Amino acid sequence: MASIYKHAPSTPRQAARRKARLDQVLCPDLLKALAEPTRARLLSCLLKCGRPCSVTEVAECCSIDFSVVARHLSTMARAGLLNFEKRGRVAWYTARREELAAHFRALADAIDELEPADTCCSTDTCACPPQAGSSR
Amino acid sequence: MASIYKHAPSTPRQAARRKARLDQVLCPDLLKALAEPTRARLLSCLLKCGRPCSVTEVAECCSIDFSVVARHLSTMARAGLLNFEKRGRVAWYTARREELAAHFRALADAIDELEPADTCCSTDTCACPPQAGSSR
DNA sequence: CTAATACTTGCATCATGGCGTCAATATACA
DNA sequence: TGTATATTGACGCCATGATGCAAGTATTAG
Repeated sequence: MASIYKHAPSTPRQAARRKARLDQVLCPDLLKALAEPTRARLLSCLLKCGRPCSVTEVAECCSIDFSVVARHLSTMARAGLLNFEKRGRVAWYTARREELAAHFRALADAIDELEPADTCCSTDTCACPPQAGSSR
Repeated sequence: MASIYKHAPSTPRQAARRKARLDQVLCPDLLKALAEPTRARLLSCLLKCGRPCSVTEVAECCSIDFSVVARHLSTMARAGLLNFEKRGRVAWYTARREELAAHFRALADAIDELEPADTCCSTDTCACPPQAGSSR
């Protein structure tokens, strides 16, 4: 059941740093932008395309109103998921492929590098009571 | 600007498989469970603790109503983010640390392994028009 | 059995946000 | 200049879901 941790048990200071790193990458704002099914579909489309796409092009992926697509793309660009460039009357959106991959990899790393139970909650903002003895 | 892709350009069949893999891990259900700020805080708390926590313990992390915490934990357990075990009158929740890390790593991989623009949209469900010539 | 504990569930309220319609704006083209 | 194209913005409707209160259920302790 026990897993292989990338880091051996270490000082409270290091443990606190790892826990802080988790909160840094577990930001709900970015996740919220991804959590909406329509947005996820649009992002998937843009990721697969790999090139800049206009709002019109992306709207053809889905059977929803054009203005809805425009709003979603704008939302995702503001959340940092997409790059945006306006040339003439056309708005070009591109999935920030590498940044997205890096972010999720960082999230996976932050989760992976957490230590097992016995250092629980003694060194950070978590208000959980410290682990009790054999009574559990 | 061009990045180093982990996979050289390959057959349409392989490209389609990579795109399908993306949609598999980009599931909004799991992300939605994470996208709510309160839930993210609760999960962060559980991840840092690393051990099974009761609803009461987790509720002490936040200043919100106990029943709200209980519902959020139940939601996340249903979404596969937490393990759940009821012993006596106490419900124990544990963050599925390794599974979460694996999922985000798979997501990062799926994004990373996508190919550049020139294979766009010709082999899967995406309705984007195929990439035009130099007119863009 | 009774009471306390730990949690779950029903209910009402309220905020957020997705959606579509339509008007407004900005740019390109003839 | 007039018209078509591409996008943005304002507005209202509506569904979802987060929250808190309170009642209900299940388990343990005395």
